Amino acid sequence: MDTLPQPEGTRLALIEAGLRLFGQQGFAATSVRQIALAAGANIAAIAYHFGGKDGLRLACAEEFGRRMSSAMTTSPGRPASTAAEARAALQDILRAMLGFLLGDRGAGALVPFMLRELAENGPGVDLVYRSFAEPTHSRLCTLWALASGHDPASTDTRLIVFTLIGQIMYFRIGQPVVTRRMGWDTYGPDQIDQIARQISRNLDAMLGFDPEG
Amino acid sequence: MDTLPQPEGTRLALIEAGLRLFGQQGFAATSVRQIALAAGANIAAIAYHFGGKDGLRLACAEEFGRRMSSAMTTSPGRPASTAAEARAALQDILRAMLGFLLGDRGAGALVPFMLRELAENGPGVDLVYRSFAEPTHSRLCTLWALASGHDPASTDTRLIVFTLIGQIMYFRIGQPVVTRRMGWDTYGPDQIDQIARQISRNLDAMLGFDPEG
DNA sequence: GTCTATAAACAGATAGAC
DNA sequence: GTCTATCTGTTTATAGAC
Repeated sequence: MDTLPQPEGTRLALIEAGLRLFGQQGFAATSVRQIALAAGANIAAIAYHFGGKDGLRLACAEEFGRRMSSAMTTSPGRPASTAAEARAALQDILRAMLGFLLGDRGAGALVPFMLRELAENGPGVDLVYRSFAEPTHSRLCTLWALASGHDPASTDTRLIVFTLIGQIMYFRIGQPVVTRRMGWDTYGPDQIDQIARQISRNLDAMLGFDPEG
Repeated sequence: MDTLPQPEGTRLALIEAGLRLFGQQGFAATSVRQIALAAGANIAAIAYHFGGKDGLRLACAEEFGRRMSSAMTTSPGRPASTAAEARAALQDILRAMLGFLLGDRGAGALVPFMLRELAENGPGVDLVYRSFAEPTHSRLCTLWALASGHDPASTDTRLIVFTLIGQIMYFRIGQPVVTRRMGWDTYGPDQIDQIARQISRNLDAMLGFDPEG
């Protein structure tokens, strides 16, 4: 069976520009003219390749899903079979999520696009869920259950994992508030490290783990 | 000295409609025609009263700040002078924040408007910060310091408080993801209670407090 | 203060040449 | 597949009557 064709040439350039501009400005605030200009393509190319602005948005969401799925499967993640290993794996994943969401490189246009789709409840939410939110949450549930001794499928476990994820996500979504209140210009490596250490301490506390012991 | 005049009549109706529609659809996706129609006013009234669409947006942000400041000063908040009282006050405030962000009544159009301004990094961010984010964070820092015995002005305290706030905010921002993963239709009283209890347990764990002891 | 009418710019979509 | 030119509708803003 064939795999979905990878976008290339003009088509890819338009998707690239769409991911970036939709993410930066939002869907409604971005015109197809602006996208075509940024992509070095003609305005009519959008209708030709995607049927219109809505089609381009969907193609961007599909490209997001493709890249995210690939990033998820190639991410390291040491295997965990004991509670201590699961705790270490949790720390790793939460740290990686923080770097992915707050770091200036790597994520590129993907994170802003994802957050816009989520905030606007756009047609890309479904792909964001399936390619990123669900796999991440599911994986964290398994590890949390192993680390804490609880049921991975229970309501409590799923809620706890969302509180873990929320701690991280907020530093991205509330960025203008956080940086202003902390007196930071932006999130540099030092700031990300400080945040990561705090989230790590919170996880230990929630697991009833005493790092001093 | 005079206080700022309270909007009334057409002016207030336009602000009310703006708060609601900007919050629901975003700034760029909302036309002044739509707002005038929803307010039962004439299209030209927006230019007359606010100078244009941007002016209306700012007036909405000012109204947001006014209502939020008033809600903040009238909110209960038992006085705390011991660590145990501070812990109880923290639980109260976090619970109230959750109800404010997730509940269908009370907040009304304010929460969606605030989140849109934040997501779009609009001109209202400054007022959101001064009227809501800063006072809330500041108050929580004081209580956390009292409950934990740490310095209220330290970097760690401020970061910890943001992790508390983030746990709550995410359940609103990530609502489509959370409800889907939890198998919930929406956030009802039962769901909010479950979330509140989990956040309460997390706070206890972070404070090193054992509810069984 | 509120209205109608309209201006001027812009949006997305498309026809048709190449 | 890519281009120019244009169509059609909508946007915000404004002029001017009342």
